[in-house]
Amino acid sequence: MTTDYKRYMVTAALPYANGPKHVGHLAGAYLPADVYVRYLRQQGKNVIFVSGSDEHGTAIPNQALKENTTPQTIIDKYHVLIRDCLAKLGVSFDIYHRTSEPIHHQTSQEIFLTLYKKGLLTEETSEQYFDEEANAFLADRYIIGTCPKCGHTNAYGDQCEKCGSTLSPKELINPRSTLSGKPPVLKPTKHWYLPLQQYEPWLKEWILESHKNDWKPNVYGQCKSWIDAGLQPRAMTRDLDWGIKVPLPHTEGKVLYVWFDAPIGYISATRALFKELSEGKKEFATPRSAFSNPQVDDWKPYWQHTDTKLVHFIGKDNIVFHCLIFPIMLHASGEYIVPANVPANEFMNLEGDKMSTSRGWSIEMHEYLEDFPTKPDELRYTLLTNLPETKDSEFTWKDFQAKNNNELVAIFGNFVNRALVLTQKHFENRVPVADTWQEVDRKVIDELKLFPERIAESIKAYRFREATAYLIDLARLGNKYLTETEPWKLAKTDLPRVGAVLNLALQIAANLSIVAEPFLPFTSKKLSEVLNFSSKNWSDAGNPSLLKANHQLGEAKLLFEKMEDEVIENQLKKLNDKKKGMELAATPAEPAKPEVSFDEFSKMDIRIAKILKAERVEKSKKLLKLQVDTGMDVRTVMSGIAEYFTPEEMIGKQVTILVNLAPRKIMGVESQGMILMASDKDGKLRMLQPSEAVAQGSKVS
RNA sequence: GGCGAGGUAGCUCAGUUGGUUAGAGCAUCGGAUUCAUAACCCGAAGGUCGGCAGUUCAAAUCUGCUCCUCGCUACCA
Repeated sequence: MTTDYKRYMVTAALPYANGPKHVGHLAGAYLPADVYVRYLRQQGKNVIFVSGSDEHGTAIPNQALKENTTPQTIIDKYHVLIRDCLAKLGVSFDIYHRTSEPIHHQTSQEIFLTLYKKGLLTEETSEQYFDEEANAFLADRYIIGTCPKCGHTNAYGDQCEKCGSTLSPKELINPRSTLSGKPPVLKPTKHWYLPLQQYEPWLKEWILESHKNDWKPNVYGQCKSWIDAGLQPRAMTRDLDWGIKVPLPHTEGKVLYVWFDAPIGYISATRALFKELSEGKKEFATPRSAFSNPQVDDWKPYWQHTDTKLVHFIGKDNIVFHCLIFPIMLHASGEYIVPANVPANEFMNLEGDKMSTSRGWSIEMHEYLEDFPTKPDELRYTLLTNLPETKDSEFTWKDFQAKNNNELVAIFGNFVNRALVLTQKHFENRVPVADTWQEVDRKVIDELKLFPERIAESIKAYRFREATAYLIDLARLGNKYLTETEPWKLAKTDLPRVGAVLNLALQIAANLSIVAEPFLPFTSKKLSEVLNFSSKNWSDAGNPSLLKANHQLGEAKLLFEKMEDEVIENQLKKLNDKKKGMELAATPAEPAKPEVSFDEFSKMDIRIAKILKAERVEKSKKLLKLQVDTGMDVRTVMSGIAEYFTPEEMIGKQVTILVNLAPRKIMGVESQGMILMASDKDGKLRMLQPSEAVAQGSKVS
C-alpha cells in the first residue's frame, strides 16, 4: 500500500460531550493521531486533522437530567472543557468542531437525503414504547425498569448503569415512563433503516481481501467477526427530540440516529474549516498549515478524491461504526471515499483496573492539567511509550514517575543540558567550530543519519510506541558520544577538539528538536529556543551541520524536572479518594417504584426455602439449577446467580423465594419460582436469609 | 455457549512468509566515570515464550485440544 497520496484527511474520534474525558481516550485516539499528523506536516504534506464534540444521542439529555439542567447547557460545558484540555495537551487539530452546529445538521441531512433518494434506505414500522399521558414516543432513556441482567430496578432503556449492560427498552422488566411514571404501551412507529447486509460482498472485498495485511489484527479480526456473523438492517433514525431532524415530511419527533450523524461530523468539520478560512473567520478553526486562497468547496477533495488518504484514529469501542457502518454510508452515497486505515487502539487500564469516569477510577484530562499544568509532554511521553496498540495496556503513576525521571530527565534532558553547560563553560555559549571529524565522530554521524527514517517508518506504520523509543535512543546516542569523547577532560589540553565534539553534540540536540516535535511538541519548542534554532522540517533531520559555527545559543534551561515520590503518592491517594467519593455519591437510594396497593402486594407468596441441590447449567454462564425445599414441596428453580455463587456454597442455605411466580421454561427446564437476591450497587448479588434459621416454608410478609 | 483479541524476563511491552545462543526499556547486581537534575556510559544476571499433543530436519511462530484474562454476543436472572 505505497500509493502516492496527494493529501491526507486524518480524523480523531469525536469525544462524546456528556462528561470529561480521561487519559485513556488520549492514548486511544488523540495522541497517536496527533503524532501522525505532526509528522506529516513536518514532511510538508497536505494534511487536515479534524475532530469535534459529539453532542447528540440519548446520553446527553440523560446527563442533563442527572445534572438537573438542559442538554444545551451540558454540551456547552463539556465541549469547552474537552476542547481546551486537548489544546493544552498539544493535540493540533486544524479544527475542533461540534455536531450541534447548523453546518453539521445540513451535511448530515444531505447525506441522509442522498441515501434516501437513491432508494437505499428501507422504511419499517415497528413497535416502540409510547407514553399515552405525555403523548410521546419514549426515547430509550425515558424508560426505566428492572434490568434483566442484574435485577437493578432503575435500569435505563438503553443501558443498565449498575451492570453496564447495553439494553433495549423491550428487555426491561416492568417498564415505566419517566415522564408520567406509568407503564408505557407499545405503539407502531416508522423508521428508516440502512440494509447493511446488502453491502456484505463489498465489505468482504474491501476489508477482508484488500486490507488483510495492512490493517491491525485487532481491527481486522473484529470486522471479520461482524461480517461473518451476518449484518442486519440498522435503524438510522430514532424517536427523540434531541438531535438532527429527519429531513422528510411528517417526521415530527424523529431525529437521525446519533451514530449516523456523528462520523459525518468529520466531514462537517472539514467543511466548516474551509468555510471559515474562505471567510477569514476562526471560530472553530485553528489551521496549522497555510492554505493559499482557500475556497468554500475546498473540503471536497479531502473527502471525495481517491488520491486522498483518509485515516480514522479511534478506540476499539468504535471499530464497528468506523469500519463497517460509516464506510457503507460513504460508499453507498457514491460520492465519498472510504478510509485507507483505521488504526484503532485497545484500552488503557489504570493501576490494575479498568478506567472509568463514572466509577471515579480515572485520570481526567482536566485533573491532570490542574495538577501538572506545565507538563503536557510528560503525560504525552508516558502514554506514548505505553499505548495500547496491540492489546490493553496499563498506566501506573509509578511508571509515570519512572519514565519522567529515568528517561526524560536522565537521558533526554540530561544530554541537552550536558552539551549546553559545556558549551557555555568553554565557548561562551556559541556553537564551536568543528575542523575535522575523527573516526568516533563519523560513526555517530552515520548513526544520526539513520534516525529520521527509522522514526518515520514506525510512524507511518502506526507503531508510535516504537517511534517514541527511537526518539529516546537518539538522545542516548548523544550521551554515549559525550561519555566516549570526554570533552571535559580534553578541555585542559585540546580545546579545538572539544569544540568539534561539542559542535556535534549540539547538532544532535538540534536534530532532537526536530524529531521530537510530533511526540513532545512543547519540549521541542523549548529546545528550539535554547538552541536558537527554529527549523522543524523533517528533511533537515539527520543533518550533522544544522547549526553554523559561532551560532549564538539561547538561554539554557532544564527541559524536564525530577518528580519526587511525594507527588506520586499524592496522586495515588487522590485516585483512591476519588473512587471512594464516587462510591458514596452513587449510594443514595434510588427513587421508589410506583405505589402498589396492599392487595397487589399480598398476591405475592414469598417464603423461606432451603436449597437441597445446586448444579451448573450446561452452556450457560449465569444459571444455576436449584432444588429447593419450600416446606410444601421440593421444586426446581433456575436462578441467574452462577456468576456470584458456586453450587457448593448454595447447598444447605436458606433463601427467600417467590413461590407463586408463574412457572417458566428456562434453558429447557421448567423453573418454578424465583430466588430473591439483594443486588449491590456493583451488581453483585447477596442472599436474603432470615437472621436465624426458620422452618422451611415460613412466610415472608 | 458462540465470535474476536490477548497470555513472552520481577514490571511494561516487541517479536508470524517456522531456522543459528528469544529481544527492548525500566527495576536488580557489578564495573567505569564525574561535564551533567547522584544523572550518563559499559557489562552481567534474569524467560519450561499459559499447558498438553501433533505436523516438521527445525515451532514463541503452523494444526488440534485445554486453562486463564479482556471485549462483543446468546440463554437468563
